[in-house]
Amino acid sequence: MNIYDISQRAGVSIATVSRVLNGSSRVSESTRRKVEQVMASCGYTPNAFARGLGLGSMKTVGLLCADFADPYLAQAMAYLEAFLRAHGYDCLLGGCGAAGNKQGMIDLLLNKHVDGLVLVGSSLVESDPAMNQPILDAAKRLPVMILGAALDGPGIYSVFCDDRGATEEAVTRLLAQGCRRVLYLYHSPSYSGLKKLQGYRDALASAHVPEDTALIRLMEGERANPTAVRDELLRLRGEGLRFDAVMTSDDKLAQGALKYALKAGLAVPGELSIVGFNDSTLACCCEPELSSVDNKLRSQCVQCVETLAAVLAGKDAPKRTVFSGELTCRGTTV
Amino acid sequence: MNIYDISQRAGVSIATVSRVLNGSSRVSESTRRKVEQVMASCGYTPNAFARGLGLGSMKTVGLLCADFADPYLAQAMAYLEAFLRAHGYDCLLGGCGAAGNKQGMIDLLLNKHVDGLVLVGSSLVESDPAMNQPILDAAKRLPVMILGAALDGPGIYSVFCDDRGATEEAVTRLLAQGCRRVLYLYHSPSYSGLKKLQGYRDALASAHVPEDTALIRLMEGERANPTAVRDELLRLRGEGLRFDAVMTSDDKLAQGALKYALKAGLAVPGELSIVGFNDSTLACCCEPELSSVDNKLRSQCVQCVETLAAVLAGKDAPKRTVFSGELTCRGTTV
DNA sequence: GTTTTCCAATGAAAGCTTTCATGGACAAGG
DNA sequence: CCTTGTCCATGAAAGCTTTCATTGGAAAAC
Repeated sequence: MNIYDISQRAGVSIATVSRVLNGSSRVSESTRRKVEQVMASCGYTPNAFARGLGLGSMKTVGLLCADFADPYLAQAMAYLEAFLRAHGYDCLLGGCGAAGNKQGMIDLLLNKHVDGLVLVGSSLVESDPAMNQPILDAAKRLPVMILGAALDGPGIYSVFCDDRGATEEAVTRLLAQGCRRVLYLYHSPSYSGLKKLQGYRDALASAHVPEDTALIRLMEGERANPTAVRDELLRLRGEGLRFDAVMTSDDKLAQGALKYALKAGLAVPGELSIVGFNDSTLACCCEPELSSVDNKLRSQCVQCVETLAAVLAGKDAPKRTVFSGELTCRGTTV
Repeated sequence: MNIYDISQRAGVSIATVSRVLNGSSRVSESTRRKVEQVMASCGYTPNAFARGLGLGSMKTVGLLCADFADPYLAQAMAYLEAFLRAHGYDCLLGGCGAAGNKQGMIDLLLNKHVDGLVLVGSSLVESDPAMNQPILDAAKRLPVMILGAALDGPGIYSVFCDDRGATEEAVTRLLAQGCRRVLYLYHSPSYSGLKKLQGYRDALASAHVPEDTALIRLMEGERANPTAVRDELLRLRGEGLRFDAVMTSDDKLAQGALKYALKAGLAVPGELSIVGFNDSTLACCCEPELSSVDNKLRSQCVQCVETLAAVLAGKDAPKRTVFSGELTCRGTTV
């Protein structure tokens, strides 16, 4: 059952059927109705491959996610999928193994002839510029959106949160409420990971609180899991490290800090204040609920899809869109 | 740069180039090498659409997920994507709005001519058989895998956990350790939701503990969120309902129960035992960590992909594969 | 009544690969 | 030296849609 069959049964040419299919204008109302009727009665669906061949596009966008199992990134994927679908695009999944084979994933998506690429998760953008070459190469062939980090180059569009500013604001808040020794936990030395760290430092500097490098801890990979974080903090405490607040780059780390407090019998926020980042669904899973920096994920996703759709439609679009994070205070800060 | 260009430069016919591309046998080693060399030097990539048109397949599988934002299902998606890729298949995303427009999603995927469909999440299979018609229709055209629930029909293959048995085992355990009033919280009256409920009842019956319908609570949609669960339990307690254990159909509900215990100042597991389901990453986010039923998600996903690959290769495959759940005891049970 | 204009419909080519049926060359066997 | 068989390579068709350039016809203008 192809377009020839339909054209025959409807008594028109295949070109006319095609125009009905594509909603093109030059078709009389009566012809259109007749063709549509025949298509419906035959249960005809146009062949997607032939269509792709003719149009050079199957209206599909490739999604690369740093880590699917991360609830925050999964939420981002859900938003993106929904918004892209609303714009008529389907989503092809690129792998999760960001570090391992980013190049391979991008190649795969390129070979599938997707119309555009969305990179989800700041850790897909390395702080070392040379490592980002695969992205730059991909952007030569199709538009690339970066969600959650910034990268400049032709064909690359970034949508992200002012991580530095948001972290500075949150830490300033902790200092203002009397905390003096703020432990900083971060899970990735990526582009945005370093931005956040900068925000932490800026806040200390503004408040004239001396920086103690012992209070800055990178908890990467497995070590970012709540239980691992809890145990690490218990260990640090055993070694005599003192701190009255914990600022984190991710809610998972904050959960670990909360586990530590519960285990150690510390009152939260009385003896220990904790601030998470991303304001993901995790934040409300704890008791007390996490204060966390809301980085406007939904708005970022909306903007990301809008920008991509604009670019694909040949319109102008902003190369960078920045959102401001905002601290949502719940039960782990005063 | 198409197959003609390559054939010319390599001094062979396009058919030969195609056979090199597809790893077909009838090509002499020297010719193969020459063609590959030319392809590499030209940076040639075959057109995916034309290929799909010729082969009638683009080696793509459609993934439909009940709820992307659920960490457990997101983990399943991550596994599936990785395993499918290892088998040479790409993944096309179907929407998350399971209840709303399952039919639409399936249609969309069918129109994209995917090779198979994987339905992720038990709530995609309704307990009312009539509601599953869209799935049965889809299965007439391509193989459909159901992950996490069972559905019978031509072209449908199910991989799932014995939810009833696992729940029965967990509740029996709670009863054995002395609990007498076990609150049962479930989040979906779907196929597997009801199976689990049956397991709860069977355990009570076996132990000759009378059933109290006030102890069986459906917490659907928004009401399944941890905070909502906590508040609901506080309310029930205020109304005088007593219970010494909480069995749940999902870790999120168990987290809510734990929040309730922490808020109400109840000792866990001393005064209240709690058991989650799925043994997702959430289980270890709490303090104490959740005891939870491990339903072997990874194995399920492996099997799911194996079965689908077998079916697509024209081989025989089991219509149903059942895994046994297993209670992982952590900090919320004795 | 004739010419112009415009719109709807058409034919044919383009887009790129896969694969079947066919052809040719070469080696081995008679 | 001829025949047979094998193996590799080739030409051409099939797969289905989109779209450009063109034609046909009807309505409007003169």
